[in-house]
Amino acid sequence: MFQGETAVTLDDKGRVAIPATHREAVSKLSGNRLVITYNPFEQGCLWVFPESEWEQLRDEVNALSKAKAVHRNLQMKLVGAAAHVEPDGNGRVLVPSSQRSAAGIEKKAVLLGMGNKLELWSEQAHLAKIRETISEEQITEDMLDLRF
Amino acid sequence: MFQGETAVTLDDKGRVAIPATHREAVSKLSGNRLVITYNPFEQGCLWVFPESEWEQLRDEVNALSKAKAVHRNLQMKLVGAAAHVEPDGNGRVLVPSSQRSAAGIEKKAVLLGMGNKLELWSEQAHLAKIRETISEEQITEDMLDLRF
DNA sequence: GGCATAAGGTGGGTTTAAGTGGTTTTTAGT
DNA sequence: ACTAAAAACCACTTAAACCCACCTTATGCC
Repeated sequence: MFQGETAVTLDDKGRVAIPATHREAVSKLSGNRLVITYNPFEQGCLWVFPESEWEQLRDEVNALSKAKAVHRNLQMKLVGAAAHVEPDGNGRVLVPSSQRSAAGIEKKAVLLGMGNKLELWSEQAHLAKIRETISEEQITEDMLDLRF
Repeated sequence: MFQGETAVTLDDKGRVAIPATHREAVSKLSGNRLVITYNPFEQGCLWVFPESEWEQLRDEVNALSKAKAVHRNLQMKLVGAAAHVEPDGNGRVLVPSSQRSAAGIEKKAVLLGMGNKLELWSEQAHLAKIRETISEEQITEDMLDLRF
């Protein structure tokens, strides 16, 4: 179970260090094998899955009917983009350059623990999201019972 | 099972290197024989099948009743256009010039692993697709249960 | 509170494989 | 037979994987 926000930096080669707080979980869940894909719902954000989690999602996504454009789009962004990576001796993974540029992630980024996966945001995109507060109109039925 | 996104470049002759990540799968599935056709659903994208996969799809498509215009259209784009290619000593295949120009694929392109086939996108068309995020209105019933 | 130590993070350098460019030879089409 | 394009071959450039060393920050102990 991943949680927590960490400011990270990519070096010139596109490597990011997996924060120490997540290392144990990553090695335990998937033997250090990670999969990087696009976040199909957000700009400037990549998803980082432990391989075991990824395989389940991949199979579900592949099973969606290809008759719908939105399904094919999802398959493209998830299965089509899925890059398998493994940390080097220093706990860093290489983020593929095509994904870096498509997501606009350069030097400064933010890594979020989001339950079953990690999210890698470009610093700007992340900041923009955090700055948007939730308005009353957006509040759903399900949110009313939360123990805020 | 193909997955993953790779930025590729076509040279002046129209040759693309099959990325090393896919070479093993290609040689194992079909003895290095590939078939290139149009993607009937998307502009700026070609489909690349291992020959074994292709033969199954071809037979299914050919079996469709020719009474419907959409069937004939599909047969034209898939069976009619199918080009058989084999990588050279450096792992490169020649993309036929007619297909290159029809799909608008010039120098820079992206190769996606999409399960049973590969997709070759023009860089622009691919970027445009990735940049379109999925909005709430597009989400289907089937997508609600995915383990995102 | 200050110093020592260890762990996490960062910056390269080196090696090896992958990708790219170009030349020559063959084949096919006119 | 001649032209043009594709196949085969050869050489070079670039990027990824691996490795090592250093810097910085947090932690514990004196």
